[in-house]
Amino acid sequence: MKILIIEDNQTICRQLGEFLAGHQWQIDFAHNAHLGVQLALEQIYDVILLDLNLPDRDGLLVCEEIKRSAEVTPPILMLTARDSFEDKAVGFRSGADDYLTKPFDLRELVLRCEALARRHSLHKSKTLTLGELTLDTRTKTAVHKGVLLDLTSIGFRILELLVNCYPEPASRAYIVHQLWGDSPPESDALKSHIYALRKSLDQSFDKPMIKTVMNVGYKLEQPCHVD
Amino acid sequence: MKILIIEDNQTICRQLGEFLAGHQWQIDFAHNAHLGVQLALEQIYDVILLDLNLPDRDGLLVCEEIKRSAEVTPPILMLTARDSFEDKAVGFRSGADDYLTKPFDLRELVLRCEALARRHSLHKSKTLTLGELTLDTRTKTAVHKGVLLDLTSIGFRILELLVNCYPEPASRAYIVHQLWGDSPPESDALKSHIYALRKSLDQSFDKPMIKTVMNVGYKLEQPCHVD
DNA sequence: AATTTAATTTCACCTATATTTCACTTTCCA
DNA sequence: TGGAAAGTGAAATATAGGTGAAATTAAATT
Repeated sequence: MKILIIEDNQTICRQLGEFLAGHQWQIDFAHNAHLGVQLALEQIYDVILLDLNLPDRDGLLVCEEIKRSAEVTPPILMLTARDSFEDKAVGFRSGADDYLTKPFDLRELVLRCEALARRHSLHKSKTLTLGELTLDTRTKTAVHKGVLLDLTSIGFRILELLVNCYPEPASRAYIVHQLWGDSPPESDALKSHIYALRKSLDQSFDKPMIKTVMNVGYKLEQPCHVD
Repeated sequence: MKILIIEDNQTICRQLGEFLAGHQWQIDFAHNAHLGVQLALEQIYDVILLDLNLPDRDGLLVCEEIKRSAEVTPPILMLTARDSFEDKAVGFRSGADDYLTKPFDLRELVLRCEALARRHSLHKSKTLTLGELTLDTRTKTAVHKGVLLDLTSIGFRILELLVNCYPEPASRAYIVHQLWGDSPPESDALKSHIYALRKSLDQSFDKPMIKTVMNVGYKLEQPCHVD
């Protein structure tokens, strides 16, 4: 889990940092709006904690800009002393996903971060099915038209992501983030993994299943199916 | 916006219903766990409000079942008087996306419902529509009269700008700035892109859709439509 | 601990497609 | 009718993605 804390108060930063780091989360800090936006746009965070009182710019504008421009829109939790209904209304209207007023229970903050970051029922069901393709997430095995596929661990995870996204394409950035989190390989390893996955998937079958969507990512396609 | 309220207290139901209905939302009620789960699984709701004290079953179990079994996992907001940290922890652990303790400000409930629905809809595609033209901004695909258009990345972005400006024309300077920012290409590349875009758009259709506005820019025109 | 095996990452080169550039033609309007 | 603005289309260039093997790392086995 990767979190960005945009907050200028050193004391609160330290306090938050210590508590959250105890949960094995990786935490980045931005002590002003400028750095906060920059980090939010160039990295993919699971949650962003945003203080509204920043030295250089209003936190509401920071929220709006991140929501507007981020490639993979991150959930934003606003942390502030402003506790009136009007303040909350403005906050949510700027795109906040949650809003916590100071002082707050750090443990509740953790709960809310987890809720925000919770991946969409990704590992809920044990088996995923798409046409003649079946994935067993427990044993990490995939069967296509009755044939057991010989997949590597990463190959299986990519396929799982693609099935979950179907029929939408999964963006490169999203796949990379899901596979490697905050420290993806230097080179474009995903390219090689897709290549290998295609080989395993399409062996001895007519239609290729993984389609490239230029400048976006990859998607699965059902053969013999007109939509 | 479609909401399911699972709550057995008639007074609260009425109160919630009246307030939320004022927001033009469509609301379904379930007075017990059984009906709640049934509705949640057979309909697609933008948000589910779940009271934890239900006559026939614990709300926590209801939450878990819905999260586990729903075709499209809906966001769930728990409403309860249980306000201790442990209660919240159990609630979130059951899969709740938000948690509000009674008594609460109805207006804040509305804000949180909107935030949940917004977050949920991120996973769906955002589409722009103009007559028989539909753009999917997430997958960067465009469909005209049921025909998938073969657009390049820049072609799609131009079309997106034009749709957003409709019925006003988008000026050349504006389009160029949106596409390339402060460092546009030396040559008048926009001219070529418009040319290519027209080819893709108008293929096999009667009326051209992109109209040139001399000395200004370009605008879209709806065919068979007199303004 | 050493060896083998497999998985993952890195890299260099190749191909397909997208974008830019440019020369030329047509259209518009004063 | 002359000049500016826009259209046309192909060539040159840039970039994204595919291919395949070698280098590296991690895992399993002896």
